Amino acid sequence: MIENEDLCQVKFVNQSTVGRLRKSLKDPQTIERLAEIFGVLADPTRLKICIFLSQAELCVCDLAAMLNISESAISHQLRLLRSLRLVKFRRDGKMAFYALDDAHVTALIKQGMEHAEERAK
Amino acid sequence: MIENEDLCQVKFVNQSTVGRLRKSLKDPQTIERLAEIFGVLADPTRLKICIFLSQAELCVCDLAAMLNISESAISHQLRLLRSLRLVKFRRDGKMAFYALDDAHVTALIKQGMEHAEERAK
DNA sequence: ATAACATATGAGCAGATGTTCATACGTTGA
DNA sequence: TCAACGTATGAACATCTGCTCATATGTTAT
Repeated sequence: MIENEDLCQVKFVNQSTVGRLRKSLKDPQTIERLAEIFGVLADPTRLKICIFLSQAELCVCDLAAMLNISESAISHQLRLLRSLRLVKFRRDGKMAFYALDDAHVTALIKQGMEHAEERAK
Repeated sequence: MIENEDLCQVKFVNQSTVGRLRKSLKDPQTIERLAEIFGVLADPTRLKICIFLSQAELCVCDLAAMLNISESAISHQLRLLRSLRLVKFRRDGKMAFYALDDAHVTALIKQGMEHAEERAK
């Protein structure tokens, strides 16, 4: 018996299953990045921003108006999205236009929507 | 000009686009639920729990051992997953066996993994 | 130049979140 | 009946998070 200290004494789930699953888990960095992406979409404000930016290129003040939130708050969120390279942006004079730059995010939102819509809760 | 107070004066994005996007946004409850699911997967511990439970039925102590975390912490997280009806569980004597009970979550993890794995960052 | 404007950013704050610790509950075997 | 065990849960705590407010930066028009 190896590495068995923490496993409960009565074992129904066979040990090989536990060992197999343990090994199949991706490395910590990948898990971290995965959690990170989900974290981006876990905030309603940021989620809405991503939804909008997946459909059109928009400026900060448009987003602020659409979400009924301060431009500062939007700018902070966009800064986060920029740091994760999830959006691309383009300056045109005073304005800054943002758009989503990660197809996976769009796919995640679409996928998640199926879950969200089928729940009356 | 209707509902134009907050939109910036210089408009390049035409107003109809903003209006159209605004209307296309799902209702607040759906957005909330969507953000909620992503929130579940936004924590590394909970994410790993979901990954494991999508592959096998496991008890609390197995999860605790696999994730190298206290059984209490696992139990708290499982409580959350239960409240969101994302897991089903079955008692057998002293043990409690959990398994994932939402196919969408599995799909989300799979989808997200594609994003996470293609980033060296 | 300077005023108005769109955006960016740092500090600070309130609320949310995840873990630990102590303890309780229900089951099993002696 | 009682001790050991697996699990559950409430409270407390430290950390994280998202917003606001004040202020800064860069651009445009006068």
